[in-house]
Amino acid sequence: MNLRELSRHLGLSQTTVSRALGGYPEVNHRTRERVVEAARALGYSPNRSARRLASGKAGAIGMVLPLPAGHFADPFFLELMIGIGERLESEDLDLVVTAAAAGEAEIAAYRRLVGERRVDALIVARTRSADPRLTMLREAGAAFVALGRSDPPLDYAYLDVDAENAFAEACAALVGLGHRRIALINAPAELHLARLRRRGYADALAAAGIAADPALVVEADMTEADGARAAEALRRLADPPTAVLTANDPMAIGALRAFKGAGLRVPDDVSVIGYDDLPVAPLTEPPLTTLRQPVREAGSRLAEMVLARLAGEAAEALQEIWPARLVPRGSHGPAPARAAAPG
Amino acid sequence: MNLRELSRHLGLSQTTVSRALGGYPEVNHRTRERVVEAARALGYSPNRSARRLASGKAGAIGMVLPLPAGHFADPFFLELMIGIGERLESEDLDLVVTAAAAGEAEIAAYRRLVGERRVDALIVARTRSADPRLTMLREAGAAFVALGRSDPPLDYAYLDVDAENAFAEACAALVGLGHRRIALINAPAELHLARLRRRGYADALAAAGIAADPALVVEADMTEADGARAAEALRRLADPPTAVLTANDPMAIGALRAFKGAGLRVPDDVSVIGYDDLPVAPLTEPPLTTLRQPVREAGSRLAEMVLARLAGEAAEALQEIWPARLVPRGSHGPAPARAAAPG
DNA sequence: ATTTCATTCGAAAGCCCTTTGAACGAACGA
DNA sequence: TCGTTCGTTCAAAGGGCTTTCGAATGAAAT
Repeated sequence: MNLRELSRHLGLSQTTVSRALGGYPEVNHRTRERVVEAARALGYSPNRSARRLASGKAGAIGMVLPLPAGHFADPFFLELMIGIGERLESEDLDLVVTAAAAGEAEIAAYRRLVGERRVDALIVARTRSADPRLTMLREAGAAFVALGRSDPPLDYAYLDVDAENAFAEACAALVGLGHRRIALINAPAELHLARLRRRGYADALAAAGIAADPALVVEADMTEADGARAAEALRRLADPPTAVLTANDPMAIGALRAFKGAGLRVPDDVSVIGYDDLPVAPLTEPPLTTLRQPVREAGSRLAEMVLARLAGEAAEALQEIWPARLVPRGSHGPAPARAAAPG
Repeated sequence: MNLRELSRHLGLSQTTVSRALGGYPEVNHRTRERVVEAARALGYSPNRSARRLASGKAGAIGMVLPLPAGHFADPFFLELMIGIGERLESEDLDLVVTAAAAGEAEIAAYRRLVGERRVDALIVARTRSADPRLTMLREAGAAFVALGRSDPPLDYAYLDVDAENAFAEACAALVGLGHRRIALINAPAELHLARLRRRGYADALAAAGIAADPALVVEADMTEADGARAAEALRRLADPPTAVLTANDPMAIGALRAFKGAGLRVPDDVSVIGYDDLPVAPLTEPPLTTLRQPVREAGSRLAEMVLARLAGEAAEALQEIWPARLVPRGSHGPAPARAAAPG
């Protein structure tokens, strides 16, 4: 059943039927009812491909998933996608997902998506400070919305979480508990969120009059295994930290394991604070103190921002920063009374 | 730059250009080179929508994500999607993802996907014993491939993991360690995998001559929280289990917490075995013994099966069952010497 | 009675590609 | 030499929808 058949069946033109179904105003109330009813009865639904071609719109939003190194990717992305998908669904837009490893393949994937007009706009997650995806999309004149800012800041639409402030707060909380040697297991430097996390951390230390120790800031992939490695390295320092902030929960969980495996007690000997509030966070030993951002909601909002962009709204008017909040659980506590640390 | 412009530029017909780019044989070697070169130089790439309409193919595969109850969905789906996406990418097919809550909305989502011809085929994950999605898709004459079987078995293409055998093995291993009261925290009964898990469990008990105790089989949502609740209920039994199998890792992690929170030692007092081998599994306390299935690979294979179906292969020829293997870690061990439990 | 205008509908022109059927010269075999 | 085949190319017919432009209608305004 296609439009022609349906319109013939109704004794109307395709124009009218199309308009009646499309909700256009210039069609008589009763005619519309007849059309809608007939469409329902005959099981007509417009062919997506034809509609896309005629309207010149892809009717889809794209997203490129990063291929994770190990097995099992970061659940963060799934949560984000669900938020996005939920919102797009109600707008009758498709969410097109592609998987590609960072680098060449990734750029190629984006290029194909926009070049072949497979999507109307893109959502870019986990921005990098100098993000080749963003510059490429901008050069290609493609509409996009990002989760995360970049540096230097471009005038694109973005939603970001104020990780800077969140980390500053977490760090200040640790300072308030007497910690002086606080480490940061950060994400890879190319990610912009790493820069923000570090800045928040550094600011809080500076505000407390604590000299920054470069040895206490290490980078690692955002996985359990790498978090554990980084924590192990910190533990082996001549003057090890009494508290550790990590860029996400998987890393924190890895750190927890590394510390406990080395015989340290958490939080008595060392405090750990993560970021994400994954479902496992309350279930670790001890339950993980972490920072929580509303990922699903962010996904929905990103989808909305895409819609706004496609409706012509200016990118500058679509820039938001959301707060993250500290979820205190059992993995952080007062600084241990140190035997050493003279001066 | 579209096909007409490109062909005019080359002084060739659209037919020839289209064929040259499409890799058809009936075009002169040198002509093809000219065309390919010009397309590259002028940045031509065919319009997806037009191609779809002309070819009558959507060039996309669909998938409907279940909306999780709590925050953060099961990472299993992301891993699956990545496997699927990776394979489709190389075939130049889109993966269209929609999120919908189980029930009406879900069926509506599937219906829209096939009705509007948005996708050529669908991948259905986590089949249920009587699965309304499967019957609907079959009635609609839509091509689909499922991860998981159903009951009664339809002649659709599927890939399933032999959870039955895996659970039987895990259960037998526990019996071998002296356990007699082995519990199963199962997935909701409507999921077919729950049926398989239970069957494997029951078979192993029967083989060992152990009478099945209905009180030892409980159902729960596949989340940490519900796993914990179920474990707590089992622990309170007059004659509690000495070992627990769970339908997935999140539940196992919940069970771990519940047992430890009640002062039980794992595995000394009670053994726990999960299913999935999530990245956190090696990092729990103690490290979780679990069953592992290759999810990413399953995704890729599912994508391949879709391709085969679209190429005309019979569904009956596309039915596979993959093994899962036990990953022994520290959460299971010999049965405790029991004080009670009289003859 | 004439003009104006809002309402409602339709014919037809795309949108950009794929694919069918046919044409054309060159090479071939008889 | 003539028909045949092959290799190469093209014109044209869609595919199913949206949208522009115009026309018909009847009511309201003059």
